[in-house]
Amino acid sequence: MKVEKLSRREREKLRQREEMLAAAIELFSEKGYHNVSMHEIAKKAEFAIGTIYKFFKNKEDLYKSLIVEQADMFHEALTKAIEETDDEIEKLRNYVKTKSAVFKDNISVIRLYFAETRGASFNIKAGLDCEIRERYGKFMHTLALIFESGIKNKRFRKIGRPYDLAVALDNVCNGFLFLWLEAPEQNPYPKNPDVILNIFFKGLIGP
Amino acid sequence: MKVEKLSRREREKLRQREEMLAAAIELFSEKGYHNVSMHEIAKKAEFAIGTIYKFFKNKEDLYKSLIVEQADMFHEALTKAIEETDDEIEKLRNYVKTKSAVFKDNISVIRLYFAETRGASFNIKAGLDCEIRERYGKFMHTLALIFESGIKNKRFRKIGRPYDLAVALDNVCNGFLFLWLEAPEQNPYPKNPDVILNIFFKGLIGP
Amino acid sequence: MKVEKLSRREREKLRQREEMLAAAIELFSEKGYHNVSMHEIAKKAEFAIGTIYKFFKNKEDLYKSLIVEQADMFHEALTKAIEETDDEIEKLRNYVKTKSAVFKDNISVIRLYFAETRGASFNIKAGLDCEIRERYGKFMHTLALIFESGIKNKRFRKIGRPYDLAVALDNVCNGFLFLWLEAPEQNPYPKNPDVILNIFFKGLIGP
Amino acid sequence: MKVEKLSRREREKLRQREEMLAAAIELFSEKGYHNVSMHEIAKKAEFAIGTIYKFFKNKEDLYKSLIVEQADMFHEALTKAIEETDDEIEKLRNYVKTKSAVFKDNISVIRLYFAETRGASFNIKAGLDCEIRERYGKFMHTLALIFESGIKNKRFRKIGRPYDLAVALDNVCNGFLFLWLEAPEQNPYPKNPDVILNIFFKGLIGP
DNA sequence: GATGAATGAGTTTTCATTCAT
DNA sequence: GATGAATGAAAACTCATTCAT
Repeated sequence: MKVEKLSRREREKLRQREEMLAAAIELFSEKGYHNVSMHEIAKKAEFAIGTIYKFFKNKEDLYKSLIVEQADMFHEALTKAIEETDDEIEKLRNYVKTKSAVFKDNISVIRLYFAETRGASFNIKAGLDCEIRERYGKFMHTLALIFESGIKNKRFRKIGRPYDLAVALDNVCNGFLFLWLEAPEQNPYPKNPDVILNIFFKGLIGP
Repeated sequence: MKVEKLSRREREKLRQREEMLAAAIELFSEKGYHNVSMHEIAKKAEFAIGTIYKFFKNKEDLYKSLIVEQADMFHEALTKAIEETDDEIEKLRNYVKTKSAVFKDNISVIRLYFAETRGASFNIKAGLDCEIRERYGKFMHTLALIFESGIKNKRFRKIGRPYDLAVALDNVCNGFLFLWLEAPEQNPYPKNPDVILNIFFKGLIGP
Repeated sequence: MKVEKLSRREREKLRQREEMLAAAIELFSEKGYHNVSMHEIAKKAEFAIGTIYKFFKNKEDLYKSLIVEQADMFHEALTKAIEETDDEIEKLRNYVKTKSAVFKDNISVIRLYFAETRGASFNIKAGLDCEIRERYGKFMHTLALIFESGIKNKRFRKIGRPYDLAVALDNVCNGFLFLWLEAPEQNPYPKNPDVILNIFFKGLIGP
Repeated sequence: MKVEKLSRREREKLRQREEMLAAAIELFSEKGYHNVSMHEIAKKAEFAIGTIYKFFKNKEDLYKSLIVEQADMFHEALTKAIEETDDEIEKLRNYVKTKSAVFKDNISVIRLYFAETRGASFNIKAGLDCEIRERYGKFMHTLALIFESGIKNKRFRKIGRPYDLAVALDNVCNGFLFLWLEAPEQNPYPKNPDVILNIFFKGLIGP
């Protein structure tokens, strides 16, 4: 990213935009896209309704911006985590750690994100589902590269296609994280990423 | 289930109810809860709008009934599959096989189901999310029992808490099935359940 | 027009439609298309807003229906008046008489009609201006036929193209009628059509 | 009009005002009063929205100024044309000629003008309709004076009240001009004013 | 018991106008 | 004196739900 000097005006604009999105995230994740009115968002963000429409073309655009920007943020954080080391196992550890942290800190957006990826999209018209799934696919590919290189290095046994392994790991992570999310008291937050990784690393059956 | 003798009247009623739900499933999964009107459902099901309201208290109730009944149907099918044999490995194989079949045949409801379990629920007010997650939890427990007994039998190594293993398996399954769902041409439908199970059975690393 | 037997239902529907249009005419002609809200119309017509939308697709549609139906009504009345006799001069007398009567009884719609024919159309998008001008053109043709036949019969001198004469007569009529409309006390309602026709019949200059 | 020496400041102001009105005319006549926003006008005129409001109290005021000034311009041109000669017939010829030219060069404003005179006014609240009709009435009086003097001179036969004749002539003119305006290819632009005047001058029937 | 016409609360969105900079 | 960001009132339209027939 280019480091750009923003004018005071522009910085102010950006801050306002953030505030609007923050209010929207909270409301959408709490009540779902269709149960939140633009007036509600405006009120929560403490702006006039017209001001919201200066920043976002319409409700769909606001929602789409929100999801896409957040998804990019997540993937960026995860990509960075992976790149921090060259060791494949350590990469996976970092990935699980960072993913856990992101989930923990962004529970509300995560729900929206899953509604779009897995559930029936709120904004089919906006083509949001396609866009978000495409980004997901791209990230899965970078994750798959770790398995590929690990297999080449003989650090991993080849128990499946690298892309499949990436998908499997990602889903197991999600599963555990949701478990913790929904019942934090019964399912302790997985501080040690190996709790999750072990299921992959050691085979269930022998030796 | 008790086998009850239903009068012709009652059987007729039940059939009508099914027709309504069938129309609703198609519409909801295609357009999402909030983009389908009760009139649309009534028209598709070929009933008067008032008749729909004789069967369901309101739109939320209709949706909730739909989701819950379908979820029960799925869990029933899976439970039956598990009970078909005593061998733990075979049980897991049956589970994966049946789950794949259910996904394949019910893509549309599955999407709605995931929107409710994972995403931001369409019907938070109705408490649908709670109810459906509870049922999911119950089923995870019966799945966990397989791992528990397998570990006791020494057929499985104890690489995690049984419940965690159940969750992990379920999520890996979902991951693969969505993969296939979204890009059937690139990701062949996993006919052999071992493609999925191997990731569990053989550990990634050694021996 | 076919004489059709309408069911009680259908008659009731038609009556409601009339009531809605009547309320709309009054409001539109008093305040102009854009200064009347659908709620206002609904209230004046004593229907719920939703009911209005059952009868008319949208505001434009309501307005268009209104104008077109009224224009047809006018032209029908005028055509009938013309056809009542074979004598060309008498035909023109009937025309002027009927036109006066129609103006007198429908001042409000007439205003709307002229806004669409002459002024900047309220509903350009709806293509209303085109449609209404086309109908006007058609009627001018039937009016022109009177002059044509009169000229052939040697009852009229050929002082211009028949179509031009029709347009001229129509406009002189409008001029006089508006005069009366706007200041009834100064400009007596032209009971005798010859007041208007004389301007045509006797040339200004000579013989 | 008093000839006043305007300061550079004042002249500059006047020029800006003209630019704003010019932009507004184009937009209003193309889309109609209610389909043009103040922002649009500001943009087209290349001024800030606030600057527009320094010149005009509000949208209505801008529109009213526009229409009234244009109407004055028209009437001034016509009055001047009438005054160019003393001969009554020549006066009428000049009137028709000038009116044709004005129509041809100002089609867009003419439409707005007619919407206000004849149709349902865009700005009833502003009392625009009254004001404009009053000016129209005044001009009709000066036109009537020609007929009056012509009748006194025995150049014209008295086939009606002078005011009525003025109205009739004006309306026949309008009729022909609109004819040409709407279908220029079928109705040639009346270069020779006598095409229009003959309808008045020679009586239809007789002599 | 079934029907579907009627209802009106609630939603998105626009745009004239103001006023701090 | 000019600017244009911010405002919020008001409009068109939808749709879950009711209830008289």
